Amino acid sequence: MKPENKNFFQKVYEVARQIPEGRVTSYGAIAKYLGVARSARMVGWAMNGAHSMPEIPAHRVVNKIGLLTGKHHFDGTNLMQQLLENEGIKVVDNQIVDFEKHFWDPFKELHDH
DNA sequence: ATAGTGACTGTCT
DNA sequence: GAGACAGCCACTA
Repeated sequence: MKPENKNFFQKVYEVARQIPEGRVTSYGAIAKYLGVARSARMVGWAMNGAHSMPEIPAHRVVNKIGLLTGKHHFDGTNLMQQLLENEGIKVVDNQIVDFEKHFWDPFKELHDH
């Protein structure tokens, strides 16, 4: 494991941790923010490791169209949806309703500089 | 070392 | 507008 990969993980966690309650973002958005726009899959892979970290709301990270593609990685089949609904996000058929409305853009929010 | 797989996305048909 | 294809890169067998 290269040190850079570890740094990559750290960055992903750092961004994911800052997602406000009731907001969601996409793997691609995080990937782009980290400068690896074409490696959105790596973000999802990093999320897999985030399972050990309670501070990381992995359920707030979905694919670009607001589809809960990673719900199978949670304990329960509908745990991810439950968590989102608990934060006021409506989910129908594994898809977030009004996704754009709840979307949290790292560039817009963190864009500091 | 090769090949298959996947928490994705953009482009082409 | 939906489906197919291709990059992407780390992991596993």
